[in-house]
Amino acid sequence: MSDVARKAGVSTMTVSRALRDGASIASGTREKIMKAVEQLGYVLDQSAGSLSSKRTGFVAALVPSLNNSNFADTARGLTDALQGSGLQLLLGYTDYSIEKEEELIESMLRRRPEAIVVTGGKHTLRGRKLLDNAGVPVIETWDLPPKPVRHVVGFSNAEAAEALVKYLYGRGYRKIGFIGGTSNRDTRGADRRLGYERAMAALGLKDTRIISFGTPPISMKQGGEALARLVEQWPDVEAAICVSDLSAFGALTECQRRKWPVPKRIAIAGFGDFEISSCSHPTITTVGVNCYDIGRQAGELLLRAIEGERAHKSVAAETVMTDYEVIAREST
Amino acid sequence: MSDVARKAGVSTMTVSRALRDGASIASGTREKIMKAVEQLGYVLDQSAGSLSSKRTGFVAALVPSLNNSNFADTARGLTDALQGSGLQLLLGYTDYSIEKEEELIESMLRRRPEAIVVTGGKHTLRGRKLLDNAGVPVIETWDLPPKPVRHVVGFSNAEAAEALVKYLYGRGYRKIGFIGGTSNRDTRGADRRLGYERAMAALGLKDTRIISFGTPPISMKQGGEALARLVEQWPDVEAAICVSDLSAFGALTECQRRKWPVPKRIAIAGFGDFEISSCSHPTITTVGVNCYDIGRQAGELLLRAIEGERAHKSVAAETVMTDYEVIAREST
DNA sequence: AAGTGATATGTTAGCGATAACAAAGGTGAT
DNA sequence: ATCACCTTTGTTATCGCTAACATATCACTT
Repeated sequence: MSDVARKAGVSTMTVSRALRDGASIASGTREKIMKAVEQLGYVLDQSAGSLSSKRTGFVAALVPSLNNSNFADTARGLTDALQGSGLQLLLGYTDYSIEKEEELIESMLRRRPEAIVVTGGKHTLRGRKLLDNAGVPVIETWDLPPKPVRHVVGFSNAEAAEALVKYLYGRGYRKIGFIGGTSNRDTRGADRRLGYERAMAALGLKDTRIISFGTPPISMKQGGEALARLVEQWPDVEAAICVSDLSAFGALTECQRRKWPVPKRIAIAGFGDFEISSCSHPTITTVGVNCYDIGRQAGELLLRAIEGERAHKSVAAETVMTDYEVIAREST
Repeated sequence: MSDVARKAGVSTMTVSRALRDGASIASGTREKIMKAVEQLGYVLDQSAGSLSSKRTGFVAALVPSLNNSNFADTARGLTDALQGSGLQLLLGYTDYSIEKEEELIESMLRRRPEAIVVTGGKHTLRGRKLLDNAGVPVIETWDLPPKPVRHVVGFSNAEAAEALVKYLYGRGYRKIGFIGGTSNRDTRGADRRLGYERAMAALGLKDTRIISFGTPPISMKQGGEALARLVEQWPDVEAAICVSDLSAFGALTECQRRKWPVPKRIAIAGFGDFEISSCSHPTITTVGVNCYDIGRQAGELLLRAIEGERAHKSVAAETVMTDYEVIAREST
């Protein structure tokens, strides 16, 4: 920066002002400086800047997976909300593991984000502690944790799954099965299974039919294999709820391979309203979740919280509930 | 850090040493320090550390889209290669726009990454200049640019598309169409179209049948609509090559809606070997690209380059060609 | 002409860590 | 007992920037 200052014949402070906006600077001086910057190929060193200004200009967001349009939509909502705020989004992916999440929380915190957004409300003990002491706004998303760290933007996965069961019940299905992964690693998936069980009980359907197969998040292929097991174990099953649309699609194609008409032989429903569900043939019944909105709302909440902290106001913990809805399609 | 030092009864330098590895420190002292760190909930400030040590400990990677399993695989390959090196991957997504890429290059460079990985070889003028002067290793991936910035890990999208055309020719198809997006925004998509045209010419098939529809990357739904246009404009078309598997799947379901047997009435091929192509019914012929390997190789190359620069050795520009292969399936 | 206020620029002192060197303490050989 | 050498810890001086305050300049008022 002092090279630029020398070249432009000003002090480094003036260069610093010229390179950020909002500072009062003569337009001639700014031009001189910009020319020098251009010629020298100078790029501001933000780590030094943040050290001095105590503002790093970024927000950390941890999502389970990159390759999932649901979380990608949430990330997009976040990005859009942050647009124009001068904050950048830094993504980390946890691969559905809370241990990996803990690592990421720590490495993000080391870089001093101005806020941190995590997916879900279940963390390792140390991860939870890190979040509690983060000293910046924390937002948990995609869930309604019983004891949130602070802010929440999400919905109840269990309730959403219940709604789906009730919809199937309304369509006359009684022998309803559930297909999901083998562990509780995907906590939202586990909540959906819980919702399935609760709804079945509430409707007086005693016989649950649950297939746990594959490490979450389960793939299309695994969805197909899980369906095969489901009908093998309970040949009378009338409908299958899958933990996500991807596995639902796999289940659907397994039926097609067997030349079983869907929904006549067996109905299939998914979760998440991925594009594939509205595009497949037949189209797949699913639960639409307002993924983009989760990100958007989290972003706006986070801006309010940062603003509040900067003004040394106390910011009340907020919980924003987002919508979901059963989207009835051809597969049921 | 001085709070921790005071609590542990040592100097800040000793704390600094205890929190990084490789430094010689008495085990008793380390324990005392760790206890103090724990009690105070202290987290190292990396921006201060990097300012001092001139090592930021991260690598920037820019990919077009989060929600694309191909790039997600590349990101995974990169992450795996970086495992244990002490470097973290910071992802940015360009949304298939080189203008957005330019912005991201600059904001990444401000944070002083130790290397930068970009997707594709086409950049804005200023983006290119920023990369040329980055002062850290630059790797372009997923492409073989005619004038690379420095290192390259990729394959020729045009050649891969040519191979697919030749495969279809071998299967007896002559009236082969191509479905892609409307602009050259997705440069890899544009290269694939170019390859299609070249192969058609080389095989003496004068009549190309190209449908450009939708903003890249085109979706499943758009793939379906594009197929409708293709068969409307050229009812005699025998096979459709789609710019990606997603649009190929959309095209396939459009056929299913019309009750057209695939490949009997029309053959369909995609690009990228997404999971859906091996799972759909019928399965879809595609070009398998070694996505994970691109990331992995880029990561390894980047570690070599960083190592070289640190030792002040000159590092020769490397080009690593990755594999691709036509995967014949039921849809052709 | 002196005073007032707005605008533009410079000066100084850190931000929180680490590099580089210095010093203290302990070990074993002679 | 002395010396050389290794391990462990401390001291000092930055890293590159910006906050906060100080100063200079100019236009305009009274």
